[in-house]
Amino acid sequence: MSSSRRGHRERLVYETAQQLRRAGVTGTGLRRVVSDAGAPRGSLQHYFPGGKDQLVGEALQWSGTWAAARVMHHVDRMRRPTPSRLFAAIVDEWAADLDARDFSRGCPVAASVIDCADTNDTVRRAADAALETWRRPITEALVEMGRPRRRAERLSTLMLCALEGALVVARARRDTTPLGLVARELAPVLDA
Amino acid sequence: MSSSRRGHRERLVYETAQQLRRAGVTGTGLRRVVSDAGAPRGSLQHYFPGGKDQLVGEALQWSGTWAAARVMHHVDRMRRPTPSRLFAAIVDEWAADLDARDFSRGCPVAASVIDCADTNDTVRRAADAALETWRRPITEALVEMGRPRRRAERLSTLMLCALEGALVVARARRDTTPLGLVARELAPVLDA
DNA sequence: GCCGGACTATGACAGATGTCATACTAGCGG
DNA sequence: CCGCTAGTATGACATCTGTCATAGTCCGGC
Repeated sequence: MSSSRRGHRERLVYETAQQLRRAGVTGTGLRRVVSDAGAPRGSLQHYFPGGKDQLVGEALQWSGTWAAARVMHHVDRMRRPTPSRLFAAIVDEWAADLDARDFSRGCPVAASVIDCADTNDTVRRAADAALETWRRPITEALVEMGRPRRRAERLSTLMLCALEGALVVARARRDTTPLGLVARELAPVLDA
Repeated sequence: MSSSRRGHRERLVYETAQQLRRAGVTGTGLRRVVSDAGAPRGSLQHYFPGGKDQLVGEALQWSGTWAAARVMHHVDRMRRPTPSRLFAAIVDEWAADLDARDFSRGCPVAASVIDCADTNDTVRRAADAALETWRRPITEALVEMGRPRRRAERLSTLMLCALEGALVVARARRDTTPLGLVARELAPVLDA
């Protein structure tokens, strides 16, 4: 039936994204993805004839649009939006996720870049695209807040850099304070 | 002879660190490490009875002390040291490395954290330790420049977060500008 | 009723992984 | 010369990987 069809396909994409967050690309086994997704193994071959690359690519794309949606959600929720508040909202959500999942999951995009930047250009491109998908709504929000477009581009990049790095350091330490730290320290730069 | 002994052992550690930078922990195969290091396969078993975990652990430790040495080198070279100049020096060196190696290699510590934070606590701890080894000389330099210790701790963490994140973004884009960007944008915060 | 397409099931494949057991070589001290 | 130890060599092990071939099931349309 078409409901389980869509169910299985997107379950696989979602579960792949989660595995990427846990163990990176190389550490993500398709058999485990299938079993954790509760999907039949045959669905892999059926929905993703492009193999693992296609699956990982779609997982990254999904992650990018999901992150973008979260950004827009935060923007909508803020009564008096400022760049630093937007950044704080994004960072806080990640910190809560790290806490809730005991630092087991990071950013799927970062994981893919680190694993594949030199070994798999298809995946690298997908990660790059996901990053841009994520960054765009941030840039737009900053423009909305009165920053010149050129400046907004720089600031959104700065935010993502600081966030990605803080995620790595936080997971290494098993301590979310680096996330709060970058949010706090970047505030004056973002709001200047 | 004892020269080749030391030679083989540290060659293996070094080569492992390089592979970590390329492909992460899971993507680093011991057979390839051995062959790229030009070392006999039997040496693995001989020098690293603890297996892959030990090898990766020592590679991370080596990377940490190497990075720390680079920091101290930069500090020594600066006539009128400021936090932002130190950060710029560190960042520039990474940017040059990315360029020279065509974005093929990132930070071994970040790679290990992302691959193993949830799957291998031994490696995660080694990565955490390496990060601290790296951060310490930065903190000390900042103290030397007149920052209160508490503040220096925060700033050194901020630097590493921004750097690690910029490395990921730069490798995704195959473009080093994010590195220069974080250096430039963080300057006022660092020097305040 | 039955044909055709979408989906699933399962097993096999070649290759790579980390680890271990075993045997070998060299060199040094007795 | 013998024995000991550090280092090397090599092959085998079980396990896991992604991929593919094949056959099966289900269901709507003719």
